[in-house]
Amino acid sequence: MRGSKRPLKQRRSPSQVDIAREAQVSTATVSRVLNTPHIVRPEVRERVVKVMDRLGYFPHGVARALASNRSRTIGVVVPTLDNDIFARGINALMGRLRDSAYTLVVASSEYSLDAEAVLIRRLLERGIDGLVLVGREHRPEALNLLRRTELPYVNCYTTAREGYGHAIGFCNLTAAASVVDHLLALGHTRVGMLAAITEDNDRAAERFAGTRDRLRENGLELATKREIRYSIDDARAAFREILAGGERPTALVCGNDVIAMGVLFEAGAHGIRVPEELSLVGFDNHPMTPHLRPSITTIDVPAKQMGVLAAEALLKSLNDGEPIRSVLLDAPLLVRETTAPPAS
Amino acid sequence: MRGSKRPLKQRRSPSQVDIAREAQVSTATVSRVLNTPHIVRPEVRERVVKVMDRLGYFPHGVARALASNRSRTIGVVVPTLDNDIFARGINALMGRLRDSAYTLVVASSEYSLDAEAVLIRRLLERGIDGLVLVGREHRPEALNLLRRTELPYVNCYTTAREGYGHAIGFCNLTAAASVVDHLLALGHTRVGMLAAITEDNDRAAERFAGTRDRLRENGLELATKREIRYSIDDARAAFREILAGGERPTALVCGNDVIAMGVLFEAGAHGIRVPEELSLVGFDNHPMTPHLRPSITTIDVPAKQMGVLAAEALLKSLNDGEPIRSVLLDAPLLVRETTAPPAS
DNA sequence: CTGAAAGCGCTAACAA
DNA sequence: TTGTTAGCGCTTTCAG
Repeated sequence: MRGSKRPLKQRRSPSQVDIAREAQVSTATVSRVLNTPHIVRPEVRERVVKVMDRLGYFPHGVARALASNRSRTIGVVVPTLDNDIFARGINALMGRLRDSAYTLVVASSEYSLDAEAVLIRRLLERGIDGLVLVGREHRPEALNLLRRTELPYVNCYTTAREGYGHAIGFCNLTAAASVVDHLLALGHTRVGMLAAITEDNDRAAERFAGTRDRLRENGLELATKREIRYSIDDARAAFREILAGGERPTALVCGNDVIAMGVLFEAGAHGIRVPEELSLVGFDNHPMTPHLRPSITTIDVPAKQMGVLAAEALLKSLNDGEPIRSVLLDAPLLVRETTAPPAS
Repeated sequence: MRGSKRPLKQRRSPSQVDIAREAQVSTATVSRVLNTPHIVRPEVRERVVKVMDRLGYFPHGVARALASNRSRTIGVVVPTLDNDIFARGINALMGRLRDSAYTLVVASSEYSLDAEAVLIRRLLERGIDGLVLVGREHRPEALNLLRRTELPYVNCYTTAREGYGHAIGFCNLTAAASVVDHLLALGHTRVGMLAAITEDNDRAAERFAGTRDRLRENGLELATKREIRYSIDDARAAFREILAGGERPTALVCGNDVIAMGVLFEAGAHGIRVPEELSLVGFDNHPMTPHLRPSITTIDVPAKQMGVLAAEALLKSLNDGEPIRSVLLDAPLLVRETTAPPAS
C-alpha cells in the first residue's frame, strides 16, 4: 500500500521550462545544453548555463529516464553486505560506476533465492539499465523477467555455464580442488569440511562438491562434514561438536575464512595446535587472514576485480552496445601457516 | 506530430494502456488496482489482475515516480563499504527498507566531503525520497541543496547539533572520554593515540578530541599521536614507528578496531605483551575483536541499530509526515582483555 | 543550429 | 465506484 497522506509537493529545482523562458530559448535547447552541448552555439550555451546556475537548476533524473528510457542506474543483488567479500566487491563496483556518473541500487537477499527473485523484479520495476548478481543459479521467474526485458546482467563469484547467462568470476570447483591438492600433497588423508549452507548457494555448493570430488578422485572420502552459517560463533560451535564426536580429521577445509577463523580460535581455546595437530584452509582471503598467528592458508578471491570488471562490462554494453563477455578470473591458493603435514 | 512508428527501444512490459484495453477499464482503474485496490469493485479488480498476470505486466516505477513525485527510494552516502561498521549499518538499513518495499541507492565518498557533495547532488537528481548520511559535517553546497529540496535526511554515526540537521547515532566524544576514564582508572598516565585521519572525518576528529580533552581534564597530555588510515598494515607501520621512536606509551587508544588489531599483531611480532606491557583500546566492536587473544577492549558502536532506526525515521516521515527526531544511542565500553594496569 | 510538439507511463483531480 | 483529462519534466523527431 502507498501510505502517503500528503502530496509532498516539494519543488526540487526549477524545470527546463523555467530555464528556457529565462534564457530565451526552447526547452529543446536547454536539453541539448545538458546532453549534447557541442551542438549548441557557444553563445547560447553559455547563456543557458548561466541561467541554470543562477536559478540553481538540476536535472530531473526521473523525467529524463522516462523520456530517454535510460536511468543511468545499475542494480546489484547480493546475499548480504555483512560478508566482507561482497562488501569489497560492491565497493569496487560502486567506485567504477561513480567515475561514470552511474548510480548503484543495492539489495540483499539474505541468501534466499526467492527473496532474490522478488528483489530483481523490484529493481526492474524501479528502472535499472543493468544488473549484477551473485552466483549463476536464480529462480526461473527472475530469469524470465531478465530475458523478456533483455536487461544486460552478469553473474559474479561464479563461472559461465551453458544456459546460465554470462559470468565474471572464478571457479569455486577448481579452487576447492586446489585446496585438496595442497592438503594431499602435504600427506593428509583424513580431511573434513566445514561448509557453508549449500541450499540456495551455488558457490558454497561448489566449494563443497569440489572438495568432496577431488578427494574421491584420490580414493578418499570426507572424514567429516557439516554445513553452517558464515559466523565465527557457529564455526566454533561446529568445531566443538566435531571434537566432542571424536571425529577430528587432520585437516579441515572451511567454507570461507570466517569459518576458518572460528575454528582457529576454538582450536586455540582447546589447546589444539594449528597446523601441527590440525591443518586449516579457508576461502576468500579475508583481510585479517594474513595477520593472524598462524596466518591462514586460503583461496584469494578477486572480489575487487569482479566488481570493476562487472561494472565495465555493463557500461560497455550500455554505452557502446558491446556484448557482455564472460571472464574467468584466477583464484589462487595462498599457502600460509595453517597448513602443514599431518602429525606422526 | 506522430513520428515514425518504429519504437526506439523495446518495451519492458505492457503498459497500463494495454491492460486497460484488454480488461475493458480505464487506465485510472488499472492504476487504482495497483495503488488502492480496496476502492475497486472486487469483480473488476480480479479481471484487471488476471490480465496483468496474463500479459506479464509490471509497473513502470520511473513513470510512477514522475507522476506521483515519489520514487520509493532512499539514498545513502557512506565513506566506504570496506569498513565493516558501514557495511553492517547499510545491511541493516537495507533490510528494513526491503520490508517496506523501498529500494536503496548507495554511494561511497571514500572519506572526501567534496566527493560526498557531488554524490548527494547526483542522488538528488536521480530522485530519492530520503537520505542517510554519515557524520554531521557536510559541504555547504550539499546542505543548501538538502534545504532547498526539503529532502528528509538523517546523519548517522554522530550526534545532533544545533544547525547540523538531525542525527541518529552516538557520541564519539563521550565514547572516547569513557575509554580514557577506563585507562586512567587502571592507573595509566602515558596514554597515546593512533587516530584515523581526522580531515573530512568528524567522527575520527571527535574520537581524537574526546581522548585528548579527557586526558587534559586530568592534567595529562597525549604521550604520542599519529593519524593513519583504517588499515591493518598502516597501523602496524605506525606502531613500528612509535617503537622506533622510543616513545612507547603504556596505553594506546586506537581510532578503530582495525587499527587496534594492527597494533596487536605488530606488538605480538615484537614480543610485546598485551596488556601487560601495553594496553589497547579500539572502537566499533568489530566482530573479530571478542575472539582474538587477547580479546580487544572496545566501544560497542550500534551500527545495526542506527541503520534500522534511520530507515524507520525516514519511512515515518515519508509515509505519515512524522517529523524526524534525533536519537542518541548508547555506545558502551566493552572491557575485555587488552586493557590492564600498567606495568609499574 | 534551433523551435515546435508529441509523447514516455503513470497518477490525480474532477466529474459522472 | 469509475472514467476523463491533464499533466509530471524531459527527450526526441521533424521542420525550418
